[in-house]
Amino acid sequence: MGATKTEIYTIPQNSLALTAKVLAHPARVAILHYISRQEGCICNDLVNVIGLSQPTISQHLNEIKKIGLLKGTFEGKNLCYCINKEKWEELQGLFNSFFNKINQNCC
Amino acid sequence: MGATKTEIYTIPQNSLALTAKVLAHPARVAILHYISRQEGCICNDLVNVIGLSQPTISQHLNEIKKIGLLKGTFEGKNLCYCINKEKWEELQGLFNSFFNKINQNCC
DNA sequence: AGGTATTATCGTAATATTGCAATATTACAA
DNA sequence: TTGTAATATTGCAATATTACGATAATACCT
Repeated sequence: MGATKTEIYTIPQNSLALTAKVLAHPARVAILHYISRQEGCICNDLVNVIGLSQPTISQHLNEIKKIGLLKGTFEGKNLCYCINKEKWEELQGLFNSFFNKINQNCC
Repeated sequence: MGATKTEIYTIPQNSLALTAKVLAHPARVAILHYISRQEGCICNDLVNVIGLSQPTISQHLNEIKKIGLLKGTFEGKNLCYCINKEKWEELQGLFNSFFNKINQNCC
């Protein structure tokens, strides 16, 4: 009991859910929102921008990275992140195609 | 410790996260997927379609209802659900506008 | 090599989510 | 009103998530 029964769903259903899970925390929304508005990569100011501790930010970044939404690169001594635009657009498409299939012949 | 610090984020950030949270479980994706493909309202076949117990389905439906994504109406003795199309489109817009603001001048 | 700044990992406590059995509620039919 | 079918609620166990202090690792600089 207690654990999600992933085996009873289709691959696309699980995959949309996993993606949504990343957006299901306001810290990760805030992080993505912030990064996506920057002109270039962002380096180490996230902890100041969001109001969470450094380990917590690191954990959230890791969740976002796991689904391939970030490109990271070393620049000097700092790890710098920016959005992986291809993945970003792929996810947008995923959500869009989910929202697009709807019938409305009732109520 | 352990609880999301909602107070440090903006209203739109929290609201996108709350919406994403509903889509962050494959059962709810499957339920929405199924309902949205039906010709009319669906009545009481969800438990057979998805492989979960009746109380669990009921709980998931409740999560979906909470964000206004379902319209429910009594028809005979059965409670019937269908998608609230206005809300559905509103959420699609929410995700789209989130995905649309992105700069990409690096990497 | 030693110092500093930045990010990652570990360990752990608090909280949230998931799932179901048991039970209650609701609406209708006979 | 009694029975039946469908949905909701309660209570609880299992698991997952969130957050942070402490600590480790990494890369640079002097």
